[in-house]
Amino acid sequence: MAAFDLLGTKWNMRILWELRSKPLSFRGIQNQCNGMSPSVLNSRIKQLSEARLIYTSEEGYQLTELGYSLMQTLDPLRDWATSWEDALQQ
Amino acid sequence: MAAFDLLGTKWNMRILWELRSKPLSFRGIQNQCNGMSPSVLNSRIKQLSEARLIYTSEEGYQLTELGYSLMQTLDPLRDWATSWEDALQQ
DNA sequence: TTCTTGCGCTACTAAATAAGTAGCGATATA
DNA sequence: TATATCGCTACTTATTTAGTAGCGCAAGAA
Repeated sequence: MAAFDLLGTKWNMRILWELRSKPLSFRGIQNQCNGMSPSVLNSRIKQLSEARLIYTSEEGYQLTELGYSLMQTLDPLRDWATSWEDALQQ
Repeated sequence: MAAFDLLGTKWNMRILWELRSKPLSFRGIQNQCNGMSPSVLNSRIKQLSEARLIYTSEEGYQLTELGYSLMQTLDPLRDWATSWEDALQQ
């Protein structure tokens, strides 16, 4: 699956995740993502744009329909992550 | 989410994916994953073992219950990936 | 016993990717 | 005009991944 290349690249999944609720500016994404370097963010934006998962709007970077649909399929991951973290702590 | 660190690291998601259907040996994983280097695979195995997503058995490396549950939550991703690839080709 | 074969895995170097920092040009606001 | 913030580029350093060789071990064949 080519999706592994995309999602397995550092920051990509995280960026999409942060754009779930609202559009963010370039520096807005940086702040959410613990100050990731602008050079990397820049290349991720290009990558995710070419993959048609995000686009540039007046309000900032934003998920496309495809991007939203991906986030929906990844939605159960949030619950899984918390139960996984619980399991690890025992 | 700490899950992003794990899944956003190259090969991790792919390895789990390959172990979905059957256990695989060290070199079995390498073959499935397009000959990934043994040094990287070795560190991934440690990482995924500590995360309690895989374990070592007689038949080879294998998913734990946690690992299976993750693969189940990621299952809709397969369908999404195909429709995404379709969308990209237009 | 010796020889071969395949295994998990280590050790090492080279290449690619990410982090970190400074700052430019454009736009908006005071 | 001065100040501030923005998206983004350019660069160096650090970390991660690729690539290759081969060790020690176990099992099977001769």
